[in-house]
Amino acid sequence: MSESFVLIPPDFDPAQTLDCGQAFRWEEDKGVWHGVAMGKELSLRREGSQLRLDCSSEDFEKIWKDYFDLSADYSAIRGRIAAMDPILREAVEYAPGIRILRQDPWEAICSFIISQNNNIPRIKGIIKRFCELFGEELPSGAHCFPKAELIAALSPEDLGPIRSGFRAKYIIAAAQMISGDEEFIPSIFSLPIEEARRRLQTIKGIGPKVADCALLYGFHRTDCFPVDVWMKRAMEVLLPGRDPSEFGMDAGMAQQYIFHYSRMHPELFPDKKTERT
DNA sequence: GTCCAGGTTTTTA
DNA sequence: TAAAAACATGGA
Repeated sequence: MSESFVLIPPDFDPAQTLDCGQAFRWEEDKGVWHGVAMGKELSLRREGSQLRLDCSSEDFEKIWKDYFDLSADYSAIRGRIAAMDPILREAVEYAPGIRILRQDPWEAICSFIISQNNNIPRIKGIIKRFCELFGEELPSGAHCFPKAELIAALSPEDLGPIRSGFRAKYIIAAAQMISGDEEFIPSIFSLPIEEARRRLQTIKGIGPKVADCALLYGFHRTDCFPVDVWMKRAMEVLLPGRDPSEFGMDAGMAQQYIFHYSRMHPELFPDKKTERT
């Protein structure tokens, strides 16, 4: 029933973009990527040099073009980043199909609250249970990300089944802030970056790192450069002496290429405590 | 049993 | 003010 929309994107690889740690609800099955975002469901797959999106042209224009940031010139972005440092060139060439998604702000805030002191497989599991329990069900049986208004009315015990641990109260605090003040999200979009950061951090459970992730993935503030344990190691080993502020408006993009490159090359970080043989 | 995971808050010195 | 410890959970 839904049309199939084909586009030819030289700069969009679903595997690289959807599994590079910026979004947690996309899954691959026999080469087909499937997920729910912005209240809509989508499948996408490679067909030769093309990419097929299973959606109406209307939804493509209204939702997915924006979600996948398809109006931006990633060739130019990659060029600028590659010119900054040889290792950045390598990271960019390693996964040139990465794009920074424009995710729903509440979903990004909530997802990265869940990410704290946690690992990616478990983050995905918690978010999956969260959506199945509290998200609106679509005709296919898939679930939307839960509405903030609904979550704001819950207690931490209500979130027990999603096994989010001590993060439950933070999820609810964020939901209450967002649903209780309709100017909160718009203000984050419009405030200068330092103030936006501070405002996000007034929510209990959001510190500097979660705030930067929310700003980058949920508000497309590409001058944000979230630093987690991976990025800390990566900066020390791959870019010693460099400061993220040197990367300017491309910092967030650079961060994503470095993060993915580092995660795919753990052997570069022998000090890593998890390297147990 | 111990350590760690895309950190933050609370407690302690 | 700065450094530990605590926080839930589950896989290695």
